[in-house]
Amino acid sequence: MKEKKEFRDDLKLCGLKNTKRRAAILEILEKSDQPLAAEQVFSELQNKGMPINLSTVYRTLEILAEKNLAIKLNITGENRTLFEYNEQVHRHHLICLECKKILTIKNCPLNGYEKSLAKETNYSIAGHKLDVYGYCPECNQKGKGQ
Amino acid sequence: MKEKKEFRDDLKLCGLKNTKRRAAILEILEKSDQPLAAEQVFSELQNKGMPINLSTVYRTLEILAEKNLAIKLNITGENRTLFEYNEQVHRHHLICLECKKILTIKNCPLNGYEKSLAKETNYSIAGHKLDVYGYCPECNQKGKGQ
DNA sequence: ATACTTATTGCAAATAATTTGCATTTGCAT
DNA sequence: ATGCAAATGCAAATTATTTGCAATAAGTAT
Repeated sequence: MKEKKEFRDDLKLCGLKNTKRRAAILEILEKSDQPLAAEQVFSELQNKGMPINLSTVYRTLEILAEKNLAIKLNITGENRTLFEYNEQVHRHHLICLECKKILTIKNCPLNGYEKSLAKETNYSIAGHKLDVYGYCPECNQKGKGQ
Repeated sequence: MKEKKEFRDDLKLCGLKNTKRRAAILEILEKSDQPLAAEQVFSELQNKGMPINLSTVYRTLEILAEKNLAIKLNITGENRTLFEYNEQVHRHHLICLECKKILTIKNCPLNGYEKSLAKETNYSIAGHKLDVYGYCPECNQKGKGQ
């Protein structure tokens, strides 16, 4: 968990003005264990009693992603764009096909692969995105998985 | 490239009626080297002089994906859902961040990883999705990459 | 071939997600 | 404090996708 002032600094460092809405959105993303859609961020703000417009949320999330403070995510089966806090650490997702819960995987099985792919395809590789799909233990127990 | 009759058979085997629109959509997906959005499939049909309604395209793509004749794709940066023909072979994508071209990668660097992840997380793993992002040789030359 | 049943399609309208223009407000450097 | 650019609110526009229902076409049995 980060301190509030850290969010301010993060914004400043990116050349963004520090506004209460932006800092609040960044904090919501950081505190969430799940990537969130604009609408979800919006209602969390409402719950906290912070008046904000949905367009502002969209615009803010977009700019946070642009500045690399957040990561934009499009997962199969979700028709909305999700955003997560950028921990600045390479990570992947394990998504439950039943309950849609997203688990973060911190170690990456692809070290070295990018280099060999670059050689093979002549592309310059910028990064990759790996999502694994399956059924979480809870949903498995309910007999819906498999 | 598949024969037209093969598309008919594929549909029948899935318990779907063989209609000219469905077979045409399946053929368009199969012929395309890129995953396509509903809108794109729609205009290809128009160009071919086949009258069709956009809702039909959406419905058809959805049902094709459900029957595993097509694969549904949500890639970062594309706000529309894309569909590609299901070659029934495991594959990944290499996406150019500049021109958005999608290259299919047929060998998978993740053999074995799913098993170890299953053990580690207690999930049952159904599959995974790996997208690699980078710049294609052409865009690199234009000096926009890197 | 004809008739029948049901899935498929068209159409128009609804919904959901996201974006935009513009007037107002706020952050921040001076 | 003052001023300017960036950020926000608001309403309206776009874009993507879905849905209800009537018309049509596919597959099956006759």
